[in-house]
Amino acid sequence: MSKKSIPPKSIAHSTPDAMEQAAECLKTLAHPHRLRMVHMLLRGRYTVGELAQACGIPSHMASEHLRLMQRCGFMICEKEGRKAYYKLTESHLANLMACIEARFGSPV
Amino acid sequence: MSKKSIPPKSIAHSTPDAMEQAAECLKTLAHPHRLRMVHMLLRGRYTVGELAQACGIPSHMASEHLRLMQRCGFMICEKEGRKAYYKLTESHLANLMACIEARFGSPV
DNA sequence: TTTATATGTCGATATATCACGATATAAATT
DNA sequence: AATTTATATCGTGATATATCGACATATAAA
Repeated sequence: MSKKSIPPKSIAHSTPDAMEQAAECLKTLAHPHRLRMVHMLLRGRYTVGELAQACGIPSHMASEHLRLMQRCGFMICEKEGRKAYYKLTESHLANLMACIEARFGSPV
Repeated sequence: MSKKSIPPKSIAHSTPDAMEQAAECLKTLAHPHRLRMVHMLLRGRYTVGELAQACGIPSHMASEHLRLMQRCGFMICEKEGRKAYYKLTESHLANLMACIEARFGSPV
C-alpha cells in the first residue's frame, strides 16, 4: 500500500503529499511497542529478542514491528551470526520522541 | 472503544502507560486530513467548513475528524452562531508538527 | 413560519491493523 | 547430520478505522 502517486492536483487544496507521507510514518510509530522500541534504540543497539523481551511480546511479533519500521526508513537491520541488531537511521526520530516524551513522559 | 486487554504481565517490562497513551494520541494525529487541520489551526482559527474545504472533504467528515482530535485533548470547539470554530489547546502540538514538517515538509 | 446554512450523529460497509499459531530459514551447537 | 537458537514469514480471525449516505439539530435569513 501507499503508492505515492504524486498529486494530480494543484488546486488550492494543496499538496496532499507531505501530509500523507507524514501520516503513514506517524501511523507506523503510533503503537506502544514500536514507540518503546524506538525509545530503546535511541539509547542503544538491541537485538530482536531483547526488544521483544522489553515489550513483553514473542520475538516473532517484535520482528514484524521492526519490519514495519524499517519499511518507513526508521531503521536498518544488521545481522551478526544468528542475531539481528536494529539501528535507527532516521535522525528526526530523536526530536520527535523528545516531543512525545515531553508530553507523555518516558517509559520506565 | 479499544478495550485494553493487555497481557497479564508486570515483569521488568516497565510501565506500558506512557507509551500507550502516546500511541493513542499519535494514532489520532496520524491521518493526512487531521495533520492538515492541525497545521492550519496552529496558524489560525477556522470553522469546520473552512477546514473541510482545505482538505477537500465534506464538512460532516471534517466534523468527525475534529471530534476525534477533541477527544485526545488537542483542541476545543467554540460555537459562534451556526459556525463552530476550533482552537488548539495542546501546546506540544506546535513542537510535534515542527518536527514532522522538518522531516516531511509543509503542505502548501 | 418556512427555508437555507452549518454542524453533528447514526448505521452500514469496506478496508486496515493486530495478535497469534504454524511454519520457514539460517546460523550455531552437539 | 541432527538439534537448538534467533529471526522472519504466512495465513487467519478479531477488532479498529475510514468513509459514506441519511438523517438530526440548531441558528440565521427570507
